[in-house]
Amino acid sequence: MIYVSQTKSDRQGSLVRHLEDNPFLTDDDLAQVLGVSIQTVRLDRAELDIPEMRSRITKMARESYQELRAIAGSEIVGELVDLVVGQRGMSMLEVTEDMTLQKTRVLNGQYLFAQANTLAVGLIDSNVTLTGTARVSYKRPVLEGEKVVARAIITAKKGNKYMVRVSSQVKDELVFTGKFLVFDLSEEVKQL
Amino acid sequence: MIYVSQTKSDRQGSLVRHLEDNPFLTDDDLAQVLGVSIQTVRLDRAELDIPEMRSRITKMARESYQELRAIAGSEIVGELVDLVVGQRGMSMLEVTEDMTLQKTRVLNGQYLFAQANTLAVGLIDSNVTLTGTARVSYKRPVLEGEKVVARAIITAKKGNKYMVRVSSQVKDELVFTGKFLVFDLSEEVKQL
DNA sequence: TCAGGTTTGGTACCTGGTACTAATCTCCCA
DNA sequence: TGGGAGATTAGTACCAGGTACCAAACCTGA
Repeated sequence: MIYVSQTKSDRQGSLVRHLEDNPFLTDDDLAQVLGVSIQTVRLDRAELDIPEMRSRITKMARESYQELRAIAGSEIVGELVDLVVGQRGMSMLEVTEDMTLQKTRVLNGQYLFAQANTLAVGLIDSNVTLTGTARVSYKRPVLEGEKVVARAIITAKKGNKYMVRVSSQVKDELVFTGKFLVFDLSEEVKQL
Repeated sequence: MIYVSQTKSDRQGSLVRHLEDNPFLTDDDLAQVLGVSIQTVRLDRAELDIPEMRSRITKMARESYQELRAIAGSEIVGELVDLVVGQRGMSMLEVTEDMTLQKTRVLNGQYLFAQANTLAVGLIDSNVTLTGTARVSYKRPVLEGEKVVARAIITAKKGNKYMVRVSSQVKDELVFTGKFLVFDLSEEVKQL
């Protein structure tokens, strides 16, 4: 045997790595980059319990279909359950696995910030609002499966500046508070 | 004709709505919910320029594959370009369209927060860190295409509490500053 | 040299389609 | 009353990217 070929486990390791940084590879693609036949790739996938490309992609799409809407791509984190524009609002966020830090199952703080920020901005009756400053405080870690209810009220208004207070709870426990200074930029931004 | 059937355009409208809230429907599924044959569904899709399910899903997956990594799903926002654990760090974030508010092309503030927060937490030499409080200030809106460089330094340490200062710039302009109080919870969380 | 794992080739079959042709249904209008 | 046009359905051939299975060929070490 010439040195061209690797051991089976080398190849399977390589296969996993290839799929990790590109889950869109078909068996045919993999067969070419690994220099083996399609059948071998299929056997390897079977041994490693790796599903076919379509399943991998469908799974990703299904997950992202919910989650992307939850934070990236969209501006909204949490589900609005009550909103009186210009006065108060309430939003609910259910903590799913993908929002947590992998090691600890603790909700990544960015989500609490984003939920509160979303709500604060949503309260303002304008189509262009930006956060100026924020003071936030994390009271206790939030765990997977918990439901975070954020409540916001406008506490002050000066010109186009609004002070919004947000407090987030899990059941009756306070987990997060924040003060947001939000600007209504409907006028300024028109000039951009 | 009996009233059971709708007009063609009614049906096509219905098809679009069904796909909007569930892009995973196959032609067969659609045929059943709409009460027509598969061929009709295919004709409708062709007229409406709607691609087949696999394309729709693959597109979603491809998009989310990048974006999910950018903020949700992962804990990391921005690309680390320099990091001395326990001292200072620097991270770069290039603003792409999906991070901006749709109406104004202005970067959603959550990303600046998340980038800074990520960096602040990454600075701590521990595998379980949580943000306690944060005071952030948005200095000017950041636009699509700009590159945000965040720099962080640890300014103080008391027991398991760290004060981290982050300032983010686009070129030489300050766009964001933040003070983060970060906790090292390697001990506490073990008990969960 | 030969048994055993590894690799490859080939076939039948599946889903979710494309692309195309042909038949049928339905309605309206002269 | 019959004809024509659009809408709908049926059916066929073909494709990608697989599953599931079987048989042959290939190494490789004892």
